Amino acid sequence: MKTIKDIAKIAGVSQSTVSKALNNRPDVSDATKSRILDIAREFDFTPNAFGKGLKMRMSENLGLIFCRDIHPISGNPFYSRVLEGVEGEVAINNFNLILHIITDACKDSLPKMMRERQVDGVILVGSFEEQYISKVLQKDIPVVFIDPKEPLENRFQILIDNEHGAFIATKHLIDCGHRKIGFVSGDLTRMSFKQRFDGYMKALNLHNIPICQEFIKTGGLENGYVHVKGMLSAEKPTAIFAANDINAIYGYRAINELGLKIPDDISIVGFDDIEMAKISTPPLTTVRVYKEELGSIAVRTLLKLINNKNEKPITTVVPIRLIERDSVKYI
Amino acid sequence: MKTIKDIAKIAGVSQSTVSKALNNRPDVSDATKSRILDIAREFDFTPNAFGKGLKMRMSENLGLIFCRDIHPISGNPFYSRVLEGVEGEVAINNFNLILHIITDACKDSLPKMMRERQVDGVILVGSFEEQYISKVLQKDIPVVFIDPKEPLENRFQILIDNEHGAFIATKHLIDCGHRKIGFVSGDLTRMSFKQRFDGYMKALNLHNIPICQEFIKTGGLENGYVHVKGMLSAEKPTAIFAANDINAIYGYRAINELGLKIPDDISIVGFDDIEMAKISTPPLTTVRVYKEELGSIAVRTLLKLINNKNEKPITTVVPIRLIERDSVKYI
DNA sequence: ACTTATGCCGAAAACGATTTCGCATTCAAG
DNA sequence: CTTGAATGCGAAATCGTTTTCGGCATAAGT
Repeated sequence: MKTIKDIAKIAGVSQSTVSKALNNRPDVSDATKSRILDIAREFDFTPNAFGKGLKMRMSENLGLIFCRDIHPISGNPFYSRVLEGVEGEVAINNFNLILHIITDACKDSLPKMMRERQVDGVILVGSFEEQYISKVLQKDIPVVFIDPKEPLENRFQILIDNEHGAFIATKHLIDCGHRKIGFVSGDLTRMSFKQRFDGYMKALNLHNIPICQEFIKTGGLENGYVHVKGMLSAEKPTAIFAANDINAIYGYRAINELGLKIPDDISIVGFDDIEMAKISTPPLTTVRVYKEELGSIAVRTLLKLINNKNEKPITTVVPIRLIERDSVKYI
Repeated sequence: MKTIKDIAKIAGVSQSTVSKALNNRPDVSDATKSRILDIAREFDFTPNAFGKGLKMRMSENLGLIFCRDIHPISGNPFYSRVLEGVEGEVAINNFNLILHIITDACKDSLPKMMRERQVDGVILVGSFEEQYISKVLQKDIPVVFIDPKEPLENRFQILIDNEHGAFIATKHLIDCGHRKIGFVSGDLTRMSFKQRFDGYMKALNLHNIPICQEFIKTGGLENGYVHVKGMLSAEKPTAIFAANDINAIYGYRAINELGLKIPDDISIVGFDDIEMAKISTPPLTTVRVYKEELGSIAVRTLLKLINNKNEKPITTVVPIRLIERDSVKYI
């Protein structure tokens, strides 16, 4: 591997001049600059990242940390799209992406990249424990949150327009003539679920539809199967709004097992628009979340923060959209 | 941030001694060693990665590169599990994982981490073009391949026991009384598909079941829907072996649309055992691939190669297992 | 008592980049 | 013709480690 010194020798200049040429500094003549650049290209020279990092105190690495669910990526197709969004934006900005997944084994120590400060900033996606977050913040490395468990004060965060999404999903069911509409979700302590619940309630209230407690099943994370089974055991709703697609698809299973047909007997709307929603039978009507946007916006926000440490915290809410497929019947 | 010099000053020794203590070198007395370690712990000192990397020419970073499918992670739940396997093993060994996804935009330049040699080795997963692979190999950085497009000569690679898996899947259908068994897969130029096809043929031949060309539909990547529709238009098989779960689940859709029922009218077996297989209705009988193993074995292999550059290339084949669920009927 | 071994430690070089500052040289203006 | 500024370049310091090598004790062997 060639170093800057080698290039200097070949070009017949000092290493300072080479450095200046490569970094497009003003005090190099155009003639020598282009000569140096040619030589650098010819020998496929790229500056050593350690030397540069040591001097510049910049790693050009960004960290991405996923929370401690069982299989945060594979088990949650939502997150994998966010990951792709992050990766794409990171690559465009010529940074490296260091990925870490928190597991039980490592939940009380920070990842290597943070301990050794090998990243210029990190993105945290999902539901972290309070305690872990404060440990991350202690390190004094720029942080951006994506879809956190609870709303954060005074932090950079990217949120989903959950309430409005839930509102239009529920409203869509109402517009299709449904009045008995169930709600299925994971635990409401999670901000995302709570906000989606709020949107559901809002739509019902706006249309003067009475709330029926038997039609509201929440808790756990992916208990859609038992929730829907439970809900359909007594007086049945004609439609269900599931607060995410995974729960909706578990609901499919319950509905099928009860010998009911979607959408003829029961309409169902999901939230997130994961790949599976399109593939399932029937294809699921759902609220699309622009997951890659979540990721790419987070990266852009983080880079801005890195370049100007006293940027004021901003909360970005990314919009959603209803995707109509075949799981809702007009009655 | 404290440096090794600060620690030296506090401990009243030279920086060389601190370095030796931290790295457990012999020529430092136990007394001073433990004193230094105490101080280091107290001030939460971790050596600067750049300084260390510059001197040691070791990054403690491993690269993971995914191929150029549209959504290699989110669109392919198979890969996301491999990713988790890789991440886990990398973390255990106290390395960082740098993730990169090849897109059309960047398909003819190496990722930053390779250009700037910020990784000690890389893992390539999936179907890369010949040309790209040779560019990677040029860099002279240790490489391990997971499930490559074509068999590789003289390389470190982790493979799936495709042929045997396909064999037992097909044999399972035969054992359940099926004789008219279709085969659906993506393009056979892909080693994985070809080997699964071979296993299918082998099982049929072994049981003296004649091959029917109308029952063999291959091509594309995820054309399960059209393949199955096509296959079921004329004389119908009683069972289908799909060379991966995604195609099987697309097949579900086709079968449903034709008003047929699984498994009563048509049995179906998949391959891979992605999350969706369990959730779909009915749950899919499939061949489980130990995806996390693929990843963790790749990491261990790569680390061994890094520590001993003239290790002889090895090919590891990870075993598979038939997971019986509800998509196959005994006739 | 004199040499030889041994154990422990520190000074200094090296890794590869960037940046500051000073020294020439050139050029324009007085 | 002299002076001032502007331009182009290089020597050297710096970032934080690791490692080599030599020195100085103290211990062991004759």
